[in-house]
Amino acid sequence: MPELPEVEVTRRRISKLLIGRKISGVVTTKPSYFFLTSPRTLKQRLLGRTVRELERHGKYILARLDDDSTLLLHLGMTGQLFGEGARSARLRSKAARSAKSTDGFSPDEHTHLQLEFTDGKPRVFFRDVRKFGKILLISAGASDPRLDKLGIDALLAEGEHLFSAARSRSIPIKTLLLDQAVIAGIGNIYADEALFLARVSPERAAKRVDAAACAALVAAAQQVMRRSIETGGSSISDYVNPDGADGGYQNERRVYGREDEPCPRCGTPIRRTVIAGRSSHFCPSCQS
DNA sequence: AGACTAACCTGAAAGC
DNA sequence: TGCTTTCAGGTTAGTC
Repeated sequence: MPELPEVEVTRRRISKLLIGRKISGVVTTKPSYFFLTSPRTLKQRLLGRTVRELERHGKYILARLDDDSTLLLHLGMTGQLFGEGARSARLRSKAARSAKSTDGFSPDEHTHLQLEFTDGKPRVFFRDVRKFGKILLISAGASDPRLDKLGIDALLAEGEHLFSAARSRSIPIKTLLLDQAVIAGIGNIYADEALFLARVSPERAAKRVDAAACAALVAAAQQVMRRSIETGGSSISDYVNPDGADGGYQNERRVYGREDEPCPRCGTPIRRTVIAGRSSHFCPSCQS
């Protein structure tokens, strides 16, 4: 469920557990569409490698390796990247929970990647129940269309990036906010929150959003995402920080998931509708 | 080109 | 209680 803030929090926390350590073992689940690079190839090419740097573009994490290849990770909807020793009820495997175990996490059938290191623990785990996440190893000098088509990272964006894409487009402005080729990193929660703060209806046609409103939207998105990073990311259903602590931003949501609750600004009940196949929440009174 | 829909998966929660 | 339906923070391939 990670959007940009959750991915950034993950990147920061996992950096310390990854950078500079030499990989001595790779354990995976069986091949599936989760693995854009096959488990067999991953094992071959990750063994002996060291992560030099961890970067992020939009919702992708990019691990730069010492042979100039890049391990691309996407958390999808339920992906969790964390180090051995993380403690969280949500992280515990079914087996551990049913045994009323108070121990930390142990790898289960959803733990698709386990990295072991020459210096011993902690191992690093990539777990993803729904398998919407992705792992891809990009060779040195190679490119990947997934990355190539990404727009500017949401934290670096300016109103103009949105406005130039919005011109003459009749699609709802929310659809454009979610388009990773325009601005990368905004997901369903923060799109709704940004639209609320900027007082723009998610249903308004993009071409009816002027330059000032586009600037307000981008600024609002950055405001809520920065705040979310500070508080450790949202954790509405099962997002878990790599160190096991749950994020706190879900308590600051103004409209997302608050259908029928009073608008924090004017008291009108928040309405829920579906835009581009995603549930959308907004105040019908103060957003237009 | 633009814009919907369906699909990829699993599990929690709500509905009956 | 237990079975069925709905919903979920994402992305992409296919179709009109």
